[in-house]
Amino acid sequence: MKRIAESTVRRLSIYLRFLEEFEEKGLSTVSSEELARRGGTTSAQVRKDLSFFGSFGKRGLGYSVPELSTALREILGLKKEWRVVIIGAGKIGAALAQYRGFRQRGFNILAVYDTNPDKVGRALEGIEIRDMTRLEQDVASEHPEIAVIAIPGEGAQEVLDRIVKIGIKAVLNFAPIQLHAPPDVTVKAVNMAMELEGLSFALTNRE
Amino acid sequence: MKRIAESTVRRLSIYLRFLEEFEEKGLSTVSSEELARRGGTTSAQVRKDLSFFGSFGKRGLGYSVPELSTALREILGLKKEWRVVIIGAGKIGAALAQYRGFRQRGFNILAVYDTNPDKVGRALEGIEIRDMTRLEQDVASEHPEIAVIAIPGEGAQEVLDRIVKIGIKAVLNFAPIQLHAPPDVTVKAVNMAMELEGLSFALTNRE
DNA sequence: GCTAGCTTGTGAAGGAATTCACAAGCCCCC
DNA sequence: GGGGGCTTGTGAATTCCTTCACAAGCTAGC
Repeated sequence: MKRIAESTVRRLSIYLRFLEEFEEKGLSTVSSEELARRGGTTSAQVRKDLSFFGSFGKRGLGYSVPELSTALREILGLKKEWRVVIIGAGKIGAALAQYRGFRQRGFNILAVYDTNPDKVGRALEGIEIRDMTRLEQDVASEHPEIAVIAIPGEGAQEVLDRIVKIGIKAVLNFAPIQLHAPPDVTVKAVNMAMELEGLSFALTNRE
Repeated sequence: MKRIAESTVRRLSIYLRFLEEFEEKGLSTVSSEELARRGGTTSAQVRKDLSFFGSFGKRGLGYSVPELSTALREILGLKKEWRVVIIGAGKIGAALAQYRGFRQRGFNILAVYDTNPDKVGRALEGIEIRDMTRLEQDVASEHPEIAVIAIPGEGAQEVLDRIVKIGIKAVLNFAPIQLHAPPDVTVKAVNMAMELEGLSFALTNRE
């Protein structure tokens, strides 16, 4: 398959969100123009994005809302349930464990891991906090596909190395540092410090 | 000034982080090659990024660590202290209020706003939770430059409209929806659902 | 069944960002 | 003080992404 740009995947995600909204409202069709307006892009961009994966619309009419959202869920791999482990039961880890958006979209949080003995054994919204030393054996038996790193920067690379070693291929990183992983492991970073600095730059460099 | 790509600004942020690390270690110079290796890019990219803003290095030698980090802080607008308000004292808002990275980098959180009367009047790590109705008058007297939206998707556009109306020009959005703002307002989104879907896509579409 | 009016899908054009490649310049050592 | 070895800064080339523009195709109405 042709390489798909990350920006395209992001937009597919956005389109899917609107389609779900439309589904709830019971709308049956939608045009690329309408999706573009909501998503803050152009209709040509919407059509081009979709064209990488096939041809989903009807000329003169637009896209069937249920068909397109099914197709997008398929493309994005949201038909299956993904198993997720969260590393770190601090503020961010806890907020994530409680975030309902995960379950809703098919991301099933198996457990949260931490090294702090005071936290181990407790639960966050019904999700068990386990001792970090158990990570390897648990992964071997439960086979999570995705790990979320929610610990301070210092230990993060080390934890990533462990995660890579036990065969997890997808990582969402909240630690405010740049992580290095082999090319077959996908790492996405969420870094608010960086986003804030982007805002700072924008405020500073207005023409 | 020539328009600077968002990707360039992101990388500058990353370079700055490494420079600060080097400063602590007392290293005096660094090459574009070294910065590139750590930041996961190429040395040509590093030099090109910097070249938009001036010429900071010495041929044959590299960049002076303190000089370059001062220059980057200047470019990113981190010399001044930015005033920030957080909207929403839920899980994410609370985690943000307690996040030390903010203060460290010169982002001063003035207050957290919420509509829930049980929360109003309390404090999060010394930061006051105020009633949402006070937003307009407080902004008029305290002049925050940046707002962080940390509420569920439903009310977010409405809150953004209020924020825009009272003259704030930079917004960091954690609500999982696409917000629309006038072009003179910079909105950055942090959307973990989208990042997770990116991982799902990557896992699903390996060659 | 035919026409008018839309909207898709897609090559081609255009624009942006990244990488290449090398002259220019600096430092150190002899 | 001159040469060797590095490393920067930057036009040119390339690659990647977005926008344009239009033929193809569908629907609805007469």
